[in-house]
Amino acid sequence: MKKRTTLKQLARELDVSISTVSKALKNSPEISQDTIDRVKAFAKLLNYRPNNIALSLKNRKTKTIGIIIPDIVHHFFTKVIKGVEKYANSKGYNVIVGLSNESFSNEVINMEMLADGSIDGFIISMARETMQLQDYQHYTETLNEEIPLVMFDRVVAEIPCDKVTVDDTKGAEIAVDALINKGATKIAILTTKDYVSVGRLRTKGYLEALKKHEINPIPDLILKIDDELLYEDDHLDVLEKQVRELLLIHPDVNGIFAVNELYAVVAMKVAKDMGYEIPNDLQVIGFTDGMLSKHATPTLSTVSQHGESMGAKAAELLIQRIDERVNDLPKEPTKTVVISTNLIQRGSTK
Amino acid sequence: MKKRTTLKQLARELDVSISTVSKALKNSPEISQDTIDRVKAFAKLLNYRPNNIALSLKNRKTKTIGIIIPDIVHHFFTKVIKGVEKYANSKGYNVIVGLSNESFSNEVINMEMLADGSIDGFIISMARETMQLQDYQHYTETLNEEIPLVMFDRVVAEIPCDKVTVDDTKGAEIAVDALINKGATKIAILTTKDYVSVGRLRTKGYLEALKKHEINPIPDLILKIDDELLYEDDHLDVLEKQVRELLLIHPDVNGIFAVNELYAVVAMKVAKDMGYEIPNDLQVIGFTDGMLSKHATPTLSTVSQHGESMGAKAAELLIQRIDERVNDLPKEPTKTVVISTNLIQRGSTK
DNA sequence: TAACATTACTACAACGTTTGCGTGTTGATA
DNA sequence: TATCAACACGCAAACGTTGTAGTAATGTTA
Repeated sequence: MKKRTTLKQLARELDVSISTVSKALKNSPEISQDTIDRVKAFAKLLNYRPNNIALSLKNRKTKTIGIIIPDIVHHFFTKVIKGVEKYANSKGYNVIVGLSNESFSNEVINMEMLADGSIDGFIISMARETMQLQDYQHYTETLNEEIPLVMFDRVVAEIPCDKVTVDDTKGAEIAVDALINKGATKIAILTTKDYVSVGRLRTKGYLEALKKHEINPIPDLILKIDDELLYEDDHLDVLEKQVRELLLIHPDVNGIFAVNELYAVVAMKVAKDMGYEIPNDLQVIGFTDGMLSKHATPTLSTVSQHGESMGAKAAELLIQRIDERVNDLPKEPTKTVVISTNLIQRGSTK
Repeated sequence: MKKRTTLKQLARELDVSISTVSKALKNSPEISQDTIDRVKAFAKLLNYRPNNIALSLKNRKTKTIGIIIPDIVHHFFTKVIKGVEKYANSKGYNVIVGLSNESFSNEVINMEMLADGSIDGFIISMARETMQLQDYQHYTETLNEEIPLVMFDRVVAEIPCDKVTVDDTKGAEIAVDALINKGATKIAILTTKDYVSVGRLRTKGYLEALKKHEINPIPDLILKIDDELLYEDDHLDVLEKQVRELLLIHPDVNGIFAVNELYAVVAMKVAKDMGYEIPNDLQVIGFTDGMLSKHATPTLSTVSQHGESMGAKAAELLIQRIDERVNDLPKEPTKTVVISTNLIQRGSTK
């Protein structure tokens, strides 16, 4: 195996010491201009580039951050990664991606794999299974080892670290509020089981909006979908069936709020099949502004989550923590940044 | 900054040498069972974990592979990453992601950033700008430094490395063939400018299918779209306008083949607006099987690209090369693996 | 001309591992 | 009792850097 050019090689060939080469390349005043020029010229010739691993070892920092997400085939997470990458790169950091695939054990394995010194800190959104199990030991261990950690989107209060979320409750409330203001009187919600924090919070927002307008919630209209493997192939049939049943029993539903765009799109499809005209008979609003929303027919009004901003913010918080740790600064208390959502009005509402 | 447990610490506290600790943890027969037990117990107590960076330095391999893609907010690339991750993880590798954002300079910077010893090899799909500029110097440099490199999807012949592609020509041919067999007689293609290899090749397949059925290609029906920033927000207006014009001039078009799903979905939207009924008046087939295809109305028939398989294959090839390099095995000639496509029939065709 | 400052370097340790080889202590053998 | 394995462990080098401290060879000063 051919080895890359090292200081040692340069030193040998130039007949000076390794330190001289190192210093020359850094324009140290200790070294004569003459030698500096020689060294630099020769280094360029062999196109020397410092070995980052050696630097990482020496400096005890890798300039790399790890992001662990439940699923990468998912517009929102993808946006977040983009935001993280952008900010991180601008600060000279690389990003290493781990996929938990919504599985607890994968999450643990991934974290352990990276916590071996490969990264300076984590950005994580919790796997669904972990939320169900409520086993956060790997998080607390990471924190114990003083590896900085920032959670986003799917966060839990039990873990004392920086967090970036959207105001799920508020976002949902605004959406439902909009539906009501646009004339919807009987509004259903398509949400997830309660252990998924975002589902729970958005449901809360839905209820609050109803309350504000003095509408009594109807249990039938609250569909809590078990979204196991939802994004995997076609487990959507269940969802379709449930929406169809809902509309059969309550044909006068004229508004639907869905906690993600997939649910919303599926609901629109079912409704259209059943003869509803959107947005005239039925108005729909989703959550998360992805590809589907933009290109559905009709285009879907949706609560934008600003994934890229979330990613950038998470990276910013993390890098702050890393600096804090490396420079032994006093520890700031952990903070939670709430990214505000906004409603994007499109064809599925009046 | 609190430092992690190291062999040195264990050694000091146990009053043995560092080597003894290291060997004990590895169950070396050189060490007495007694000592092994003591060391292991104590190591667990302090939850010692070997420092991966030190190992990387020593072994001159990082067990990390870098993947550089033009855009992560893109279903296909996302699938590829997933495939890479899966395979890589199963072999004990981590994956570090770089985003070129379709820009030449970003691609160069990202490659240089990672080629500093941070990774053992690259998996890359070329940025659009790089294809335009046809400047592949950073690739050849990487290859010169003997850093293994596997390209996928957007590949160019000039770079001598392993490649993974789909048979774009064949896939397109099959799609157009299917359209014809289903009764389409006047088929338009929505493709990209020729410098994008996949666009060029798919156009070729389109022409071949026409030829096979002795249909004369009509230049008007070949729409080469300049897809600069297409996936960024709404540069789709241009596309919409062009499709509309096409259908106005040639209202008897009854088949459309699009080289990606976005083009296909937009085309369907325009056609529906203009009163076409899909698939009765007009049949549509796209390329790449993503979210949009599955949830469009009607659902979109499409040529599946098997992104995950491509990713896995690319990772496999790369890791083979890495092994080859590390173990100084004789160099196999570079190979190009072609992943076969298949047509997924859905609602947009009869 | 002895003392000292300056210049231009080199040596060495350290970051955390692994591993081949050397070595002191046992107990057994001749 | 001298010889020699076997055992259990320590030493040191190496991976590629950086930075501190040390050191020759000059030139300057009193």
